[in-house]
Amino acid sequence: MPEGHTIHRLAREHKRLFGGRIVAADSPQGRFAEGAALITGSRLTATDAHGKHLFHRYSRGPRATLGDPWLHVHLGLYGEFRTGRPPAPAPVGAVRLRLIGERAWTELRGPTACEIVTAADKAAIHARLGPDPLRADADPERAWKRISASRTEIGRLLMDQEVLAGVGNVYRAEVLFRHGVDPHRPGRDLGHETWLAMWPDLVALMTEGVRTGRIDTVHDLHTPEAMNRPPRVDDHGGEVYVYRRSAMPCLVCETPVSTEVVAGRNLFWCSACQS
DNA sequence: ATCCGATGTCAAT
DNA sequence: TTGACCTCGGATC
Repeated sequence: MPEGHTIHRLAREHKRLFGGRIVAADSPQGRFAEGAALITGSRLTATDAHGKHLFHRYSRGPRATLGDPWLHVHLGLYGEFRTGRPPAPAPVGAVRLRLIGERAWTELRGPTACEIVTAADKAAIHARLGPDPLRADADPERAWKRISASRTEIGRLLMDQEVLAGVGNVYRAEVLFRHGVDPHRPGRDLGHETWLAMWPDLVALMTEGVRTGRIDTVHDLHTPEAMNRPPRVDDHGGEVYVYRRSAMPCLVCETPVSTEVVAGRNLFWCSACQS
């Protein structure tokens, strides 16, 4: 599930369902028992997301204070929240954290990080993350400074959360395809014009992802191959050009889609469309 | 029943 | 660059 859009969607959903209310928390699996005990009986007074990091602020008193603890969650590769309306079912499987409010419950399993941090810890996390296309405070030029100074291939740079926060393996492949960029091109050769087109494209794609909960990058494609093919929806739920389509015909030119591990993940691209 | 991969990251080598 | 870690579900035997 988790690229940046998933996390921002969760921040929004958790605020809507639990915000301003007192919650009960526990850790059926046991690995977050202390944190859950700290949260229980307090009020969710803020949610925040930066890249793939999710935060909840919990306050005890009538108003929030600087000393309030923050819950920090990183879903990693397969962490997941499952959410529903009361009554909460008996937990099944390894539920790290369960939150129960008046209007909703949610269960967290499989996260890479689920911890209580201070406001200073949270600030340190923000400080090491690059600009997030989904945050209003994002400065795309900060990312451009890193990209344009680097000999590293753009397919790696886009996955580096210190360069750009929130892009993962699907958005990486898709945004490079949409801008005709070979993933192996060094950052310094990307071109400012290209970056100035890629950034707003990421903003638009990821904003749509927050709204829909999926990644769709193919919107209006009218090639014969595209018109004739049955609608193809990847397991992740969205419609894409190249992600996980290795050896299948490119939707634009029908060249078989290439694949290679870059930055430890399977990268997909069209060697004809992307140069 | 078992293997393997998955929208991720970190530490160790 | 590799392995470890977190957990589940789908493919394979």
